[in-house]
Amino acid sequence: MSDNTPTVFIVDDDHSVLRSLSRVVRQAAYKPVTFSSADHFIDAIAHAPIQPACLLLDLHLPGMNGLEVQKQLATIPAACPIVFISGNATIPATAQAIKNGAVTFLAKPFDHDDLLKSIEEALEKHRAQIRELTQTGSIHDRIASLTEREREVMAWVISGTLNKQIAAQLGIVEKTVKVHRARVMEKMQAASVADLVRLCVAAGFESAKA
Amino acid sequence: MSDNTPTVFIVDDDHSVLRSLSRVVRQAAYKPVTFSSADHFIDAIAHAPIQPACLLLDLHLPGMNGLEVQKQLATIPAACPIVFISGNATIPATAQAIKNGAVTFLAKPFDHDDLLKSIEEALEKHRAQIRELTQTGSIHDRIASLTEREREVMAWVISGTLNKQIAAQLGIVEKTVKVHRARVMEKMQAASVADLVRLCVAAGFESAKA
DNA sequence: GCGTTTATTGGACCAAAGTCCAATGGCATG
DNA sequence: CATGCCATTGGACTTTGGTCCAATAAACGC
Repeated sequence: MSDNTPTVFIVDDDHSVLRSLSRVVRQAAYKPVTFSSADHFIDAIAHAPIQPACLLLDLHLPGMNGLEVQKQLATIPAACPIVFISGNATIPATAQAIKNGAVTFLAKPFDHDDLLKSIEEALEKHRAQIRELTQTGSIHDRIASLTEREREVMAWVISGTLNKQIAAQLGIVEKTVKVHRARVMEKMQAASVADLVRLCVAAGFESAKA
Repeated sequence: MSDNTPTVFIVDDDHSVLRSLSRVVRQAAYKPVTFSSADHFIDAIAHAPIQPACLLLDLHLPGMNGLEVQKQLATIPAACPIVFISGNATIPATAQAIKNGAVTFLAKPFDHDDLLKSIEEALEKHRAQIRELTQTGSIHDRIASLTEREREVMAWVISGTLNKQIAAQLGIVEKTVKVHRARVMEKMQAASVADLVRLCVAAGFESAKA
């Protein structure tokens, strides 16, 4: 199905630009996929498989602005990094784009080397991003496998609260807390409370506190 | 000695710019401190007390470049955030400046409102930065107050190792581990192992593991 | 209705951790 | 040498956590 060749999405309203960028990208052994409008791109990647990729994006687009595309993309967890391209960009727009996480902002005309360097940087960033996602994703999966009650108990456990006190907080008996606690440790694959705390910190799971 | 009025450092080689920026800053109830060269500024802040501040920096300077000043500043832990100002900045320079952590990049001519908004943003960032420093600084202080042996024991404790096993690792008796452990909890001001783990994670203190 | 999941509790028991008490030897600094 | 800090250990005790056994009740889907 999908080989491991990184994909480089290219969005520009100028077809001649699409063609020339595609050629450069293809020569660098990447797989170019072009779109003449931002909407088409958004639609396409919404259902695409997660795979190392990056996006060459023109700041000036008919309809959706480049910065708006960036904002849209930011809502997708596995979204690929953006390399902005523009012929007549303003300083504020550049600053905003970088602030929002763009890898680079290339002003036309630019060197092929700069472009390829930016693409590689973006791809590397995306690879790390994907690793992160699938890694902590498994932690998230474990948390997701907990029942509501178990998550509740876990929140108290990682706050350092005693079983007896947790029981009082939840209005149940200490024995029940122990049962939940044991299930939490099992499902989270934590060998100790210390491990559990680290897992929760990594996953951004907040501890309870009255 | 020092009031709580935020300081706004201004570095520009054009004296008329320094004057006009100073006026604007002073009218906004900040305390402007001007420098006509980057070197003077670096020298000055090297020995300045930590206090909420920010830096209005011209990208084009004789001698040291604005980006170089930024790089220099980055080596100082409590360094203040930078608001870049330039009349004829390039896109790559802007991108680089923001990437390196600059708050904003203002292109001349700019609104006074934009300037003040940027200054306030930078000051708020610096205040948070200072809070962070003095906070985690105290955690480091606590770790520093531990004896070598206590640090060793702590590294094992936060790895979830049992007292008995820690004792075996260190070649001592379980009882001794308990004593060290109690001192660690006391000195670290941790009410529970969970707390201790979080403190160590925040301070970047690595856990032991055979 | 029946099976599954989930939450709840009971009892007994063991291991682990925390907390008092107190003591000894090494080592450095005044 | 005396003082203090540090690491070490012992004993006795309580509390807490973990682990077996087993049971009941509500909710949900097929």
